[in-house]
Amino acid sequence: MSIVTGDERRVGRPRSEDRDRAILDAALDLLVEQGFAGLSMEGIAARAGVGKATIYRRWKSKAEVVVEALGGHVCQLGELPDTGDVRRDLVSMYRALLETFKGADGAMMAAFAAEKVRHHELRDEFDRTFVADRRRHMRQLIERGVAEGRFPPDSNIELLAEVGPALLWHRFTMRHGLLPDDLPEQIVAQFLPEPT
Amino acid sequence: MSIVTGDERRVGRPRSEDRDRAILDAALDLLVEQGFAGLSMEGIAARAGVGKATIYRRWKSKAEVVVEALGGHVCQLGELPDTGDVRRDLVSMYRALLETFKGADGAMMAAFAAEKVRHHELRDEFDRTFVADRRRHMRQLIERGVAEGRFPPDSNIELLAEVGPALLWHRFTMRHGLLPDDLPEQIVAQFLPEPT
Amino acid sequence: MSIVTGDERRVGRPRSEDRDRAILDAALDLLVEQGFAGLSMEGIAARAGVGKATIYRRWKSKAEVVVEALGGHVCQLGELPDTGDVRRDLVSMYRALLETFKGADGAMMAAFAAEKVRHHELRDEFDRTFVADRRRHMRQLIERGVAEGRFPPDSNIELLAEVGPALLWHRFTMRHGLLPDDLPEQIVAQFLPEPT
Amino acid sequence: MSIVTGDERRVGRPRSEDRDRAILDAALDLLVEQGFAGLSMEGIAARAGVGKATIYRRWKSKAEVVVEALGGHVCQLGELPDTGDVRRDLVSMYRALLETFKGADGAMMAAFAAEKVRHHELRDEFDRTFVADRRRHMRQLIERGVAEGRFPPDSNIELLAEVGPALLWHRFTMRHGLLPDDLPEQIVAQFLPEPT
DNA sequence: ACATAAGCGAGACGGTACGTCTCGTCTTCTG
DNA sequence: CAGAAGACGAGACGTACCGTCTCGCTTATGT
Repeated sequence: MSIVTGDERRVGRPRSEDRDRAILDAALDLLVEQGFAGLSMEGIAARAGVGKATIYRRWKSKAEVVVEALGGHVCQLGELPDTGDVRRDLVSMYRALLETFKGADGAMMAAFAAEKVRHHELRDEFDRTFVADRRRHMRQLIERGVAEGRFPPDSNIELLAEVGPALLWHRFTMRHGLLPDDLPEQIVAQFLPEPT
Repeated sequence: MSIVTGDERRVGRPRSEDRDRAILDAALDLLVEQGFAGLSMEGIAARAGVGKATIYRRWKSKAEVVVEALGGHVCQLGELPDTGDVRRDLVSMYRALLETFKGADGAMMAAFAAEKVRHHELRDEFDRTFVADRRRHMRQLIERGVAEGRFPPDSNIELLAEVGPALLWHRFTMRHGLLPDDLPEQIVAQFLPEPT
Repeated sequence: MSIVTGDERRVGRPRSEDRDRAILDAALDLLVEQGFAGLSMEGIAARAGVGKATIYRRWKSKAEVVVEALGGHVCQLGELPDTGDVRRDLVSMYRALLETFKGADGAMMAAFAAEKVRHHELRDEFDRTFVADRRRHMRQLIERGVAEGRFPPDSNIELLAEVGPALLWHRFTMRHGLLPDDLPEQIVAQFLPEPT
Repeated sequence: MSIVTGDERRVGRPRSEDRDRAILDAALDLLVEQGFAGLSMEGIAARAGVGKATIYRRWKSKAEVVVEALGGHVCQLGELPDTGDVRRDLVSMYRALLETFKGADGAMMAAFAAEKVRHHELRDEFDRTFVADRRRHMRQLIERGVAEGRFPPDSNIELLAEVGPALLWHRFTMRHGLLPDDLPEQIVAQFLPEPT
C-alpha cells in the first residue's frame, strides 16, 4: 500500500506513476523468477532502473512491495459467477481458484502465503486482495442455496462455504499440488450434494 | 541430511553427537521463537555454544540444518486412536491436530509450511514428520468405515479422509487460527454424517 | 591507495572524508597498539565506527589500508638542522631518530619494517614517509662536510652518511633497543672524527 | 626450542626424530616458498605427512617451529675465521653475512626478523642461533686488534664491533638489499682503517 | 518567470549474516 | 604411549543485502 494515498500533496514534483509500475513489474518478474527469498530490493531497483530510495519512498519494506505487486496481479479473477445454479457457480469458483494455484500465479501465491506467517500486514492484504471477495460470495451462494432448499436446512453454512477452498488449499500446499481437473466437481458431489 | 552419512569414516576424532543435538536443539528453539527468516547460522552457533564451522561441517546450508532439526523432532501425535467407533476416532484425531496447531508445534508447522515452498527436501521431511502417519491412519479409518457401512458406499474416500485436516489447516493458515474447540465435532457432523 | 583516485565520479552520494580519516586513524592506532598481525579489518571498522563495506569500498586489502594510513601519518622529524656545524647537525639528527625509535613512532616503524618484507607498496611508502628526507639531508651534510674539509677528502660519502642511521637501526631492531642517550655523540666521535 | 629437551623421558613410545626433521623441513620449504604469513600449521602438517598434534607436542607455536627450522638451517656459517689478520677476518665475516643476506637465506632472515618484533622468544632465539656467536667473535677480534695496536687505543670497541653488521643490516632491510660485493672492504676501509 | 520543494538515480553508509579459513586444542583409533 | 586424522570453539576474512542517508540533478506548482 502506498505510504501516501490521499491527495493532500500539492507542491513539489509529483511521484511518477511510471516508477510505481516499473517497480511493481520488476518485483513481480523477479518474484516469479527467483521466489521471495531470491528477491532483493537492490535487484528490484536495478531491474526497474530506479534508485532504492524511490522504492522506500513508496513502501516501507520488501514485504509491502510484494504485497502490492502480487495484489495488482492476481485480482484478475474474472467476475464472480451468479447464474442462479448454486452448484454450477461453486464449481466455477473452485475451478478459478484451482487455475490460480496451477499456472505461474500458483508459485506466487505460495510464496506469498509463506511470507504471511511473518508479516501480518501481508496476511491482511492477502486476505483483502484475493480472498475476501471470493469468501463473501461463496458464503452468499451457500446461504441462498440453503434458503432455497438446495442444501439441507440444518447445514453448517460456515463450513459448507469453506470446504471447497479448504480442500483446494490443502491439496496445493500440503499435497504438492495434487489438483486433478475434476476436483471441483468431486468436491461438490461429495460435500454439497442435492438433498434427497 | 548429514553430509557424511555412510560409516566409511574411521580415523580422526569422530563427530560429537552432543554437538549434533545441541545444534539441532538450538535451531529448533530459534525456529519456533523467530521463524525461519529470523534464524541465523550465527545465532544457532551462539545458542548451541558451537563454532560455525562445526555446523557447516555437518550441513551445507541453513535449510538442511532445519530439515534435520525437524526430522529429529518427535511430533507428539498422541496415540492413533482405534476404538472401533470411526467418528469418535476421527474427532480424536481432529482434536489432536487442532491442539498441535494451537501449541508450540503449531508455530513450528507454520514456519515450516512457509519454507516448504522453497526447499523440497524440507517439504518431504515435513510430510514424514507431521503428516504421513496421520494421513495413513485417517484413510484407513475412512476405508474401514465405508466397508462397514458407516459411510455411504459411494463416498469419495480420498476427499472424506482429507476434509478434516483440510478445514483445520485452512482455518489455521488462512483464517488466522479461528479454531473453536468444537470444530472437530462440527466437521464430523457436517461432512461425515451417519448414513440415513 | 584509494580504489577510486580520479575525479571522474560525479553521481551518487560522495564518499565521506570523515570516514577516510576515521578509518586511517583507527588503523594507525591499532597498528601501534597491536602490530600488523593483530590488526583486523573488523577491529578497524569497530574502532572507526564504520561498516566493513565502507573500508572495502576504499581499499582492497589490509595492506593497502595500512599503506595509506602510513602515508597520511606525518612523522615528526622536527626541522632538518642546518647550523653550519656539520657534527652538531648530525648529532641532532641522530638524536631525533633515536627519539623516534623510543616514542610511539618507534613501535610503528618496527611494525612497518616487519611488514615491508611482504608488501612492496608498503616498503616504498615507508621509505617516503620515514626515511627519504632524512637520508637526503644527511647525505648533503656529509657532502658539504667533505667539501669544506671537515671530513677527510677520501671519505666514503655513502657509508659516512649511512653509518649513524645504520647503527641506531641495528641497536633498535637487533639489540632490543639498547639506545643510550649519548649514542649520537659516540657515533660521531668514533666514525666522523675531525681530521687531524 | 623443543618442549622436552632433557632426557628424563624413558617410558612409552619415543618421539620419532624422523618427524622432527620432516616437520622442520616442511616448515622451511613453505617459509621459503610463501613467507611467514603464507605459512600455516595445517600446511606444515600436510606437507610433512604428520598430524598437527605431533607438531604442537614439540613446539608451542608457529613461531617456535620457525625458530628451530630457521635456526637449524642458517647456522652453517662455516668456521669463525681467525687468521691473525684482524681486517681480513672481519672482511670474511662481513662477506659471510652478506652472502647470507643475498641467497634464499636472506628472504628467510628477513621473514624471521619481521616476526621478531612480535615474538620475544623468536628474538632471543634468533639472537642465540645466529647472531650471538658472530657478535662475540667480532668483539674479540676488535678487542685483540685494539690490544695489538691495530686500531687506535681510544676506539669505541662496542661501536667498532657493531658497525659492519649494522651497515650490512641497514642496507639489507632499509635499502632493499643494496649490497655490492666489495661492501665488506668498503666498510673496513672507511671505519676500521690502519692507524697512521 | 522563476523560486520552491519534492522526486529522482546513484550510490555511500552502519549493520548483520553469509560461508570459508586458520588458529591452537581436544579426542578418537591404530601401531 | 606416540602418532595420523580430524573435530572443535573462536573469530577474521571478504561479499551481499538490508533500510537509511546524502548528493546533484530534474520537474511541476504557485506565486
